[in-house]
Amino acid sequence: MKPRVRFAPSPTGYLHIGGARTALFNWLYARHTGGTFVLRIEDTDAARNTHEAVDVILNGLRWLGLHWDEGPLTSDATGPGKGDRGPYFQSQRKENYDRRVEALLSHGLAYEHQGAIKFKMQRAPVLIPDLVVGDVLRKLTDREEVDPDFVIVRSDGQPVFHFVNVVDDLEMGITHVIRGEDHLSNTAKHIALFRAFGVEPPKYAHIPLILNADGSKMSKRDRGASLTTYLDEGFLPEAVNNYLCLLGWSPKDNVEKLSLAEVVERFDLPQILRHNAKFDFEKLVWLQGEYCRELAPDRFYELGVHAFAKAGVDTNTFDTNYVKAALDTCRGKIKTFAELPAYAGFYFRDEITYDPEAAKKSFVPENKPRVEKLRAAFAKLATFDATSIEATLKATATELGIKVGVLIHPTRLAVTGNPNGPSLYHLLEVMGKEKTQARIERALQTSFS
RNA sequence: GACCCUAUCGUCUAGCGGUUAGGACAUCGCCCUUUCACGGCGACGGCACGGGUUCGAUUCCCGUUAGGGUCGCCA
Repeated sequence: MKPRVRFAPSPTGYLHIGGARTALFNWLYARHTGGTFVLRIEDTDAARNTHEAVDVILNGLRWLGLHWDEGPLTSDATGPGKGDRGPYFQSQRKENYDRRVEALLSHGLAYEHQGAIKFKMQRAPVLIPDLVVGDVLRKLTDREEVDPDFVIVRSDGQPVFHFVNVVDDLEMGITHVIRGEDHLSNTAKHIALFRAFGVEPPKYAHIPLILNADGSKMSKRDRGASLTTYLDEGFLPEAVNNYLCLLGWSPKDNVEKLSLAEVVERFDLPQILRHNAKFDFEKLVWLQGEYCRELAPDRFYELGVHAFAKAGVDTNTFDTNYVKAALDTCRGKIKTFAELPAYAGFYFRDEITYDPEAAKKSFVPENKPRVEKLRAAFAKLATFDATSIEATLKATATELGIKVGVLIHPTRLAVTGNPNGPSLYHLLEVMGKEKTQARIERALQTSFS
């Protein structure tokens, strides 16, 4: 029988990066085994259950490319879904829960208590066989020694998480529960519930948690906790996926960068690590840079335009070929698209401000005649392309008996305002002779001291 | 308070009784270079502690410490 796994988030308004990894590991296992990946929305908390909150989950998974075989197609709980084990929203499954509660009640396995319904939990320790952690013998805590029974239906009629989670896993035919280790202790309750329904529980695989760099629990407001952050900061889903795979799982052969397809081939449950991992933003940025550098020109262009738009720069007012050429000089230079507006904003803005420190170094009196000479040499150029610009600049430096850098730094600063950036020869070609000369002229007039 | 999980460079990890403890990110040098980035070379840096078991422990067992998780009419 092919495995059936599920990702069962509750719509809280954001998708936690740890949740994203849980989804990823479930997806990887399904793809590795040829099984089925189910998405189920645990929206029993009506107060938080909004379309927007569900869309955050749906869009997050879609962005990562973790497509589900069964589950909702839209954020509408009563809307369409795919798969024949639905509904895939818990808010639509009340009859199932009612029926299961009745069954427990009629068998004397649950009882009413102060308006709520409690499950008769076994008093003996529960053995939890876990594919990642191994066999865990869960004993009762001191509180549970007093009363091991737990509420499965609140006095307002709402069934609680432990109960609905088990009922759904049972009825949806889930064979492997892959989830965060924060659920390990409670698995005893789930196993007891499955047995009460007369079935064997699924296999469990509790994966380690992702912690902050300082080792504390990663919660909503912590940097990088929300998947949306990566979308907003111009990360690539392939980089995020790759990095997430490396947290708690290892390809074991000193390979760091690998595609999801490669991971699908190698991934399996027993090799998942047992200890928590701290989130290393720097390493993610490194991977991001690796993927960013390899980006095809048209995708780089598309994402670049988007990044500028987000920064309030409308590149549509410029000629498409100009924008494409401009962005092309940035390929291989930046790591995240969030850097782009600062890195290459000079292409799309007339007023440029000079980096003060660089200006102090480059816009000095002895450089003025040198830059003037360069501008005069540029003036004679019939073709203003990278090759002739380079040749002219080098020839001028030779005539002046100086290193090329002495001309390059003030010129770059005059044209871009920045001490660093894309290849100078190429960016000047993109800017064009007219703008280049105007900017050099302006710097000469106003800024050399 | 009780119960559960975990412990290799700062971080992610390889290791599964005998290794000069390997790789990657980060950091620091040098090289390349029009800046930055890339790339190349090198350096720094680790088996939490204490007992066992064993001819021999990073590796197996116990304890301590530390970190994380759970014990809800939250999910």
